[in-house]
Amino acid sequence: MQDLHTEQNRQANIEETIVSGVLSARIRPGTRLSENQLATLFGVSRTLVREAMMRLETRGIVQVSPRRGWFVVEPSAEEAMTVYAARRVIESGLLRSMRGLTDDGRKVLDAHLDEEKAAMAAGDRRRLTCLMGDFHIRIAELHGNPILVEIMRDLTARTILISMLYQSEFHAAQSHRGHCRIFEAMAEGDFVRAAELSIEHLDEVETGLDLTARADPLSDLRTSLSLPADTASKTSRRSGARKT
Amino acid sequence: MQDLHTEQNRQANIEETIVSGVLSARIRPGTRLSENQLATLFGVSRTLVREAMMRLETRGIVQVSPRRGWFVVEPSAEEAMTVYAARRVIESGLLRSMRGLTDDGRKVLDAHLDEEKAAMAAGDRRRLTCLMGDFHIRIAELHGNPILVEIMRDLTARTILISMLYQSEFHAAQSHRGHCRIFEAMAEGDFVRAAELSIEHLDEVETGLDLTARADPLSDLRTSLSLPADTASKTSRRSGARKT
DNA sequence: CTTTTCTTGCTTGTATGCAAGATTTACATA
DNA sequence: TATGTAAATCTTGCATACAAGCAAGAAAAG
Repeated sequence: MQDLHTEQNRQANIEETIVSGVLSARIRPGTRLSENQLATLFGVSRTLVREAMMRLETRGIVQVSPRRGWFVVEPSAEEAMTVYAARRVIESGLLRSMRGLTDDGRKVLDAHLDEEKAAMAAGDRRRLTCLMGDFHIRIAELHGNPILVEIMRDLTARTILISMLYQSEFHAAQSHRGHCRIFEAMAEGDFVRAAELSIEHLDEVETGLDLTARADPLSDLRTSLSLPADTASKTSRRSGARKT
Repeated sequence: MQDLHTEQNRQANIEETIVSGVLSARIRPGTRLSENQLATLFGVSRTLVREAMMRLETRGIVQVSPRRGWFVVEPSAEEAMTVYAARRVIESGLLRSMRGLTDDGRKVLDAHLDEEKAAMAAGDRRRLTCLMGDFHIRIAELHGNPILVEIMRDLTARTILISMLYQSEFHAAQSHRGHCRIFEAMAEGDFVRAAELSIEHLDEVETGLDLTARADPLSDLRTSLSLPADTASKTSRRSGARKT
């Protein structure tokens, strides 16, 4: 079955493999994605890998550094804030435009929240990261608009990369409560409130990030040496990330 | 200056040339985009053209029909409704999240509305189509979130293709009034109202489309002959194009 | 005259080859 | 030991070659 899919559309396969790797928090930001390695890994030529990379680049998930290589994006602090702002806009708009919750939808979300709880109990951080993102994709799916689902999936992928970069400690319980509250409002049919809650929730998560520290990985050293902030040190910003 | 840009990044050049061709309503939906023709036109090999096409495909602007060719997308009636729904969600969310309008922003929108008026007076339909889309991109730009600007641009491109397919008569005056109302609300700082107005506006525009007629290009003939609607005639839809 | 089959040209799909920049390694030298 | 430099080895960028599918028209069969 998977062979079929592999045979049918190999470049889409590469693309989705990488995306799901990011969505499941198994691929770290800054990971080098060598065209040759991927080519041999998937049993194709560099051409198909390259095409997949092109697509992923327009989706904001990978980036090419000319003649140096492809890397999973490492969103800057500024980009991180942009992603969260976009999510607030889209998710609140999404919830606000919803008119009702089907029984099926109710079940889906309920099951999802149970999974979150289970992952929390198990202390499975990676799985939690994944689930926390999935919740929002589920909502987009309930809304039923495939364009918005796609957008939300890509934004969620970036969000996960952001959390891997900037999330010092994981306030999973807080996030989970946020999701529960949103769900309750939805279940009551109060989508205006759900929208407001989603904004609050995203604000909380964003505030929980350490957006000043990791924005400049030298800041620790810099502050220890009490040097001024150096705006021209962009070149060294990648040192620690690659060579998987 | 353009030579410089051409030399620097030729594939992005191809990509943006096509997008701006769509945004300015100079490229019709269903237009064939031959890799060879584009390659000679831009003086590059098929490789770069292909990479540009890959990017445009993930942006929802072109589509490949296997072994047949690349085409500018022809959104179905269903896809058209999806695009408008997505726009309602995003634009209303966008406006609702705005906190104020700078003097600069006020000027930009004011100038834009003047342009709309001028184009209406001149009866320049193509320019109007272009401006009507641009208005919404301007708002996203005012919001300042580059991610949302990108999303809005791609959705606007699709919207223009939709209007070329389904807009029998152009209610330009109505759209213009809608834009004016949104602007007034924004100028008054009433972004909640602006958001509501944007939803109304998009609803109006969508309602103005002929989403049933052109969904089946044979319907004219069919109704003239008073034949029943044929659900199995999907194959003959758009003689020259795809097979998805 | 209609239908079928075949052929030819055009399209994309994929792999490969080569050039050129970037990085690292090795090494000579102070 | 530290340092500067050159060579070797990576990387992507882009063009090209060839395979294979689709479509339309010609030729042949009915």
